[in-house]
Amino acid sequence: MPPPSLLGYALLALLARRPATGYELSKRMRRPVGYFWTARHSQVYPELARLEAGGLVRHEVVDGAGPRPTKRYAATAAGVEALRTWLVTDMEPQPVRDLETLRLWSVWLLDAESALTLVAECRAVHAERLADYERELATLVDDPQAKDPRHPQFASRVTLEGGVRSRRVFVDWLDWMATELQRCSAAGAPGPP
Amino acid sequence: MPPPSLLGYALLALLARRPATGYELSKRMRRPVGYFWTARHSQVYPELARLEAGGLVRHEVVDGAGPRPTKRYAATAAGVEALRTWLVTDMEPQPVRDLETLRLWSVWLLDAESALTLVAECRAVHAERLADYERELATLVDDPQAKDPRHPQFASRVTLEGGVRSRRVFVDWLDWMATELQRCSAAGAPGPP
DNA sequence: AGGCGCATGTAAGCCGTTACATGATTCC
DNA sequence: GGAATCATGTAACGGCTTACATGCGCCT
Repeated sequence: MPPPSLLGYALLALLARRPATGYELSKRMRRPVGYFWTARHSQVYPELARLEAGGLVRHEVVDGAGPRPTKRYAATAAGVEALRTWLVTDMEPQPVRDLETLRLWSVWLLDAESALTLVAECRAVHAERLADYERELATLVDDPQAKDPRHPQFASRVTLEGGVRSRRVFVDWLDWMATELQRCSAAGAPGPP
Repeated sequence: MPPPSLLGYALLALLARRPATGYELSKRMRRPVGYFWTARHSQVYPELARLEAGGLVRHEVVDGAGPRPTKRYAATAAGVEALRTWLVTDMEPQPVRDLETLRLWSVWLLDAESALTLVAECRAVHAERLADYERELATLVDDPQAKDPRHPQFASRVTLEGGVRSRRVFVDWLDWMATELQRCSAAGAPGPP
């Protein structure tokens, strides 16, 4: 029996907090887990079956709405333990894939106007996410459970705080880039002839 | 002929700056492009063939060291234009995959000591990257070309600046998390009985 | 003599996305 | 009546990683 995939650990992380159906897990993989990890339902259902085969989750049939029986999954003690073990094993840094930066790395190919448009578009993407995170974080700051390091809400709060901080920096950075583009354009060549 | 994949645009971005062999492109996909996009050589060679079939790059044989002929690739005018067009088409936000945050989201499962170890490990990863970026950025700040928005070095400088800023925030965030863990532990339950 | 860097490619397999498929209930 | 939500699954395909394969020149 091979160890769970990264997706498997993501699902265990959700189920360690509370039991859920595959459908609910798929929804939470969009939000709030989607803030740092994503998966579609077509990935979730087979992975749940694999986790169950490994004894890390277990299901009971609860029969709700739908053509097939509805299954409510829960993490087993072995599942929570596997997750705990994974948390403390050291891992090498993951490859980064940042499409916005990839585009901005070629900003030198664009005229002043298009460049500013590209920067503004990237800013809008990050600003929207920032607003999401801030709204979500606001629901947690008053929660006394979010102050207990052994309560899931604590982890939710601190990871959200990280999301807010990093998105804020991206927005600031893109604002800085816009002024830098204008400052350097003014100093150098006066645009296309 | 389908439009290039994201990898195709990454390679075009490299070749728009200067011609290179597949091997050199693979190296640059580790560093400095690897700061925001990655690819192995086994992905690079077939993609170059596809780009060439689409008329976006072209190669000449230069014969260096190796069992097969060495090919030096360059972007064609059509290739640069395809890249330019892609830069200004709007795209939906990409899914995020952040393994460190995924792990930290389950930090509530750990005892105080293991939690601090996990946070410290994540901090070390980001701190190492930050040092890389800062070293690279230092080589650019004195370059007068990096002040010209139409010069590739300008784009290198501003994207690196973004990398430095975001990594710095991650390190600060993880330091904050460590103090938060200790502050909240002290206020609440006094650890395992 | 062995290992590393240069240099290019192919093959197997995993992971993830998109699309297909089914069917109940609730809201407009 | 039609769309959206609930709910679960399969199939085809593409992207990416890992491993296999080859072979020269340089350094120790």
